[in-house]
Amino acid sequence: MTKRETPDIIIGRLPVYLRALRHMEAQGKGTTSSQELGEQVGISAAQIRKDLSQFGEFGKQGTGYSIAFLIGKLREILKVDRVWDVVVVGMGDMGHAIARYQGFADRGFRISQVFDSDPAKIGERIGSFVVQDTRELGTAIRKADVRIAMLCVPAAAAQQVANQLVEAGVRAILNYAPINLNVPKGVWVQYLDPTVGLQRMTYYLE
Amino acid sequence: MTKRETPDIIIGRLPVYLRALRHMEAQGKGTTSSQELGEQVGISAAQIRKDLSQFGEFGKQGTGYSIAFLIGKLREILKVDRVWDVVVVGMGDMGHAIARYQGFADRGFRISQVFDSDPAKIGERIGSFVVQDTRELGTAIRKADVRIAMLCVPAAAAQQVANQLVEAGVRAILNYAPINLNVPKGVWVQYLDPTVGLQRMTYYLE
DNA sequence: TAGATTGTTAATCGATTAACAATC
DNA sequence: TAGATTGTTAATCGATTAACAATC
Repeated sequence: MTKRETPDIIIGRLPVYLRALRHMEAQGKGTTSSQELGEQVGISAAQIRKDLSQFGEFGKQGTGYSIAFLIGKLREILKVDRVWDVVVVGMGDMGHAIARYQGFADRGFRISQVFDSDPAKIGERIGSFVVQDTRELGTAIRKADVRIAMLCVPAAAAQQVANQLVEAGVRAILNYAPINLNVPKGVWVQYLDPTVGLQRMTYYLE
Repeated sequence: MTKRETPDIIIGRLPVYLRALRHMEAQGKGTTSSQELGEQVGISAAQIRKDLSQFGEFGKQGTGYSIAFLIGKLREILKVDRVWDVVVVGMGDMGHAIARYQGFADRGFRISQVFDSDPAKIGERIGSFVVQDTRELGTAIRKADVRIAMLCVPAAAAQQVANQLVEAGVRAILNYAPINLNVPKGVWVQYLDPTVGLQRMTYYLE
């Protein structure tokens, strides 16, 4: 009798619930219902209740969910009730934009170091960071014990840099390069190729 | 007896197949198999064959698929055998990076106009574009008959700009703002919130 | 109390996989 | 021909929905 594992597909929805709940909280709301949250995120009320019930009983019959309480629970479940250090590799336009992005801070992440392999960029200041040489990646990541990286290098370099990251102990990669990465078991990758996003919509356009 | 509609989940995988196939083509390969493609993208061979069989018989027993031929078919299916004009709204760091990104050209998209509401930015050159006033959005989009937009404005402005876009005839929105958009039926949205990507992985980290 | 909404069960629906005849 | 690989069917597996007793 093994403990039933929570499906990836449920985990994938939780950050979206969390984002919507924090939005409600910022608007001064105190409670919500599976119905209301579902409308907000485009998911059925039944499914939201089912998803949450995987982790405990967070609501009250008749009144719904305390937003603050549910936010706390989701942050715990997703392990973003702490701050994760993240490194960014590749200081082209995209890496540059990410290094200066202010949206990670209150959602569980903090960029701690940024890297590039271009001698012209190494040593340069970007946001509050000094660009380090990609060759120092392994040492720097091991020393700081970082588990998460954002990959913003050109497609041609992405797999090789990913290998270095994994070798250095990184276990989660947010990949902006338009290419599939092959990584060993125990390493997670999320893809953010804008063209894939666009191509998922054109099928439905006339 | 209605024609069975192709599930969204299959459509969602096709751009990933297409990207992998073009990568193989760039490496000079002429044919591939469902087995090989599956390993490349992390999907079972059976599923790839099943997905493709929705649209026709593209392979040959014994030899597999012609890469060039399959690329052509997928481009047709996804309607990226043409070039779609895309507008970008919001010329912060992210919009800026996108406006200068060279990766759309050969994958079916062309940025045609960029917008911002900041008087300091309007009229400025970014990449090969002159930043236009967001107030002109509706007129400009209608005139150019654009169907696709990338949304790079702050979260607080995103819903309102999305409304303007839809009103002007946009039917597909690639949303970089960390917020859920409510859009009418017949309008598609894809989300690219990096924090959601990160939060989908932390659950699995110790 | 009456009304609202949860958590959960059972039923339904849909997606994935395994297997193999067909055939290049 | 022998080997490889497709397209497809049937079986399995998993996810979603509907419905409702429990209860705030």
